[in-house]
Amino acid sequence: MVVHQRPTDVPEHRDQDLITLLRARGQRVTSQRLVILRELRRRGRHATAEEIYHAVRRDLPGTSTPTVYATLDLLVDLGLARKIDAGLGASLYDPRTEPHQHMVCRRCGRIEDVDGELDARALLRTASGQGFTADRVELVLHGVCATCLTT
Amino acid sequence: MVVHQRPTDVPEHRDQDLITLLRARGQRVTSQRLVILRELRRRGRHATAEEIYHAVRRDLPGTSTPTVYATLDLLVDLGLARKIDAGLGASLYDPRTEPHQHMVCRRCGRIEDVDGELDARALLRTASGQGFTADRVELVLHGVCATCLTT
DNA sequence: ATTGGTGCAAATCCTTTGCAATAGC
DNA sequence: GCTATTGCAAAGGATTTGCACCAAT
Repeated sequence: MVVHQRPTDVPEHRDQDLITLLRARGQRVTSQRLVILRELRRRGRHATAEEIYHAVRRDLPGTSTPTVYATLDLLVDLGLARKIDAGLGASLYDPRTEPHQHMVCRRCGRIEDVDGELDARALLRTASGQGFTADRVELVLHGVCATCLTT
Repeated sequence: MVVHQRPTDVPEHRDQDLITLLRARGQRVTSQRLVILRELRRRGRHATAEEIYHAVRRDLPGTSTPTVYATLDLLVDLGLARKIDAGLGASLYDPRTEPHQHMVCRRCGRIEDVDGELDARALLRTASGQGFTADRVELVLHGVCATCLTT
């Protein structure tokens, strides 16, 4: 059986956005950056820096933790990933940048996506539809305060 | 000038809820627990464990960090405080248990309350009324997932 | 008198830093 | 060749652990 690959199924074709963004900033396109982004996208969901680190070291053995952290933060900065603080020890890096939020199971620690806009009422309804019983909502706004805006 | 104190202005009178809750669980009423709760309430807003630690050590010199952490988590467990992960290094412990959320200034790190229910749209409006320009909303639901519920 | 709580020191976990070596441009 | 990136080792900050002692019940 022949599997027809669409262009985006070929990893190299998916890197264009990263390459373009880096070039636009005068930053370098390195194999670490490409491999880390590919790994994050291959997984398709939030992952810890450590998970990415171990996976990437199979493709690119010498890779270090500082590089993984720096690169993941760079991807966030470029808008290719989101950083999520789910209140567990480690931060999560998510290749899905569309509006969606997260629910954390207190018992098993599993973290699942909840799609939908930021209406918390609707979000709770969706979560419940996925069988998740939420009893706590943590909402944090990030931005710039009045004082800093005028300084 | 004579200042008339209402009963709740006398620290000892505010401890009743903690004492009652501890007794109901068969847990001990210790001076550390009382002093830590009083300090959190005296401040009236979210504080880090470290801030509480330093303040408490003035009243009760020998107090240790493990005790402060354990006690703050106990207060959360008893429903007398909330634990907030604002995505900065340290967790915050908040004596305000009513529904309210937080906004974090990316520049100065200041964390302010945003009162109101969990309708994110209304919350963003309130934040904007307080001069805060929010460009990122982080919402995490905590609870129990479908799998764990049936196990 | 019991044993839950505490203090101390040390460990752990996640993340960042300093600096020399390397690899993109 | 220039200098941004990298790897290594080590530091850093927040929180937790192990264990002997103390103090609330």
